[in-house]
Amino acid sequence: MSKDLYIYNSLSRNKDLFQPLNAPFVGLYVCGPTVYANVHLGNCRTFMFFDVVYRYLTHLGYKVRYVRNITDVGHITSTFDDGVDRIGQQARLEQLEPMEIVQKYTNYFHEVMRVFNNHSPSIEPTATGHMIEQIEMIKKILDQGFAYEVNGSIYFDVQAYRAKYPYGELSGRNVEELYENTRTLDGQDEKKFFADFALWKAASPEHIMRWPSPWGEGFPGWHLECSAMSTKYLGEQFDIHGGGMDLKFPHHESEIAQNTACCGKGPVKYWMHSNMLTVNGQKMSKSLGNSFLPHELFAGDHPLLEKGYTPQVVRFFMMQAHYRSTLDFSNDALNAAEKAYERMMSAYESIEQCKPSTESDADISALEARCYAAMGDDFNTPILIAELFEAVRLINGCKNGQQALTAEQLTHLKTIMDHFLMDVMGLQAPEASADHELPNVMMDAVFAVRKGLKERKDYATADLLRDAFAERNIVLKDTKEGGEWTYEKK
RNA sequence: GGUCCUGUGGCCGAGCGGCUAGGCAGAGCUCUGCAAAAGCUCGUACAGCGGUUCGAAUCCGCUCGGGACCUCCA
Repeated sequence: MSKDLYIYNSLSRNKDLFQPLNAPFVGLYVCGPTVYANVHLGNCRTFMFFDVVYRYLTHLGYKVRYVRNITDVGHITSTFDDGVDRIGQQARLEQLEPMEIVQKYTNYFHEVMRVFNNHSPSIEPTATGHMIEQIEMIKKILDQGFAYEVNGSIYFDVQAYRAKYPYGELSGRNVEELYENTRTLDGQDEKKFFADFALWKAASPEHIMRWPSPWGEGFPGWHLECSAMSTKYLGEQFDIHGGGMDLKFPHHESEIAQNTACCGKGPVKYWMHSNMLTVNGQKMSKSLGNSFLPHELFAGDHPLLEKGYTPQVVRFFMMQAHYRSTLDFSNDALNAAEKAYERMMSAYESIEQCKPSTESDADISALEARCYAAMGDDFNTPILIAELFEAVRLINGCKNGQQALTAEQLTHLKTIMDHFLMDVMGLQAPEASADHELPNVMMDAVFAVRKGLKERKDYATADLLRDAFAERNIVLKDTKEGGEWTYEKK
C-alpha cells in the first residue's frame, strides 16, 4: 500500500512528492496569530488544517518538530512612518500594559486551540523572546549589503537583493507592476525604494514597546521574527512552511528574501497556503466586521447564527472542504455537517455491537488504501471523509445483518476509524463514555419496562414513556436487542 | 488598473479528458405496534457561447458572475 504524500507547493505551483530534507525528521513552521485580539474562525481554519498536517506526518512515522510562533510585537498597521504597532495600539485602547494584552489574547488563543482539539506545537516562540536573534539577523543582512539604515531604522534593500536573487517568485509579483500601483502612496517615506520593508523601526518617544539595538531603541519588523525563529529552531533550510493565503505577500515573500539575504539560500522546501473562510462569499476578517468568534459559534450567540455548534462539528465542517478551496460559512452547511458528524460518530461507537461472520465479501484493505491515497493527494480530507462514510455504511449494514464482516475486518475498520477520524483529523466522539455509564444502567431499566409494556400491547403507556423522555431531550430508539438513546439538543 | 483563483444537482462540497464522489435535504421501498435509526433504490449537475478531441464538468478562446492579493489580515 502506497503512503506517498504529495503536497501542493505554492513555490513550484505543483503537487510535489514529499521528501524530507533529513528523514525521519521533519521541520514544520506555521505563522501563528498576532495576539492583539481574539482569534476568529477564519484564523482557526488555518491552524486546524496545519494541525492535520502535523498529525498526518506524525501518523506516517515522521518525527515532526512543529513550530508556531506568537506575534507579540512588530505587527504594524502599515510600513509607512506613521505605522502603529497593533499590540501597542490595543494596549492604549484597553488601558493595559502591552504584555497584558499579549497574555490575554494568547490565553484565549490557547483555549480555543484546546477546545478544537489541536495538538500543541513542539515550540511556540514569541517575537519578544527572540530580540537577540532578530538583531543578529539584521546585522548579517546588513553585512551582506542587503539593508541600510535611515534615522535608526533598518530597511531591507529590495533593489540590491534583486540584483543577485529573484524576488517575488512565491507570490508571482513583478516589482515593476507593483510600482505602477503603489507610487501614489509613496510619499514622504524614508525608504530608498517603494518595495523596501522594515527590518527594524526606530521607536518614537511615545512608542511603548522598545528594545535597545546597535541602531538605537526600536522594535523589529513583522516579517523578521518568522525568519529568525524558524532559522533558530528548524535550521537555515527546513521542510514545510505554512500559513494563510493572505500571508503569501508580503509576509512570506519577505521571509524568503530575508533568509536568502542572510544565508544565501531559500529557507523552505514546501510552501503551503490554506485558503480563506468566507461569509456570504466574502473573506472573514476582523477588519470587514464579518468575523465569528469561536465562543459565539459554540453558544449560537451571533445574529447570523440560528443555533450553536460544538467544536467537533465545526472541525468536521472544516474537514469537509479541501484546504486550498475557500469555504463558505452558513447555517445550512453547518447543520448538514452536524448531521453527518453524528452519523459518522454513532457508527464508530457501534462497531462493538456488530456480530462478526466467518466469511465476507468486503475489502477493508482496499478501503484503507483509499484513505491513504486521499490524504496522500495533498491532504484531501473531503475524499477521506467520503471513504470513511463507506466504512459507516459497512458498519451499519453489519449491525442490522445486511453486511457480513469478519471479526478481523471489524477490528480493521475500528483501526481505520481510530487512525483517520481521531488521530489524523483530530475528531472526537461527542461525549466521554465515562459519563454514560450510570445513565446507561438506568436506561437499560427503562427499555426493559417498555419491552414489557409492548409485549402486553400497552402501546399508549409505552409511547407516554418515550414522549416523557423526548420532552427532556432524550430520544429513545427501539432496536431488536432493546433500545438506544441519545441526547438531542434543540 | 495589475496578478491570480473561481462558477458543479434544492444546499454544502470533491473530481479536473472516458469510469457512482460524499454529506445534508427530497421521493419510494425494507425493517417496525407506531416512531426513530439503519439499509436499499431513485431524482435532477457541471454559468453561457464557440472551439480542440472518437469522447469535455475536466483542455483552449470569448462573454457574464463571484472572490483573493497588490505593504492590516490565517
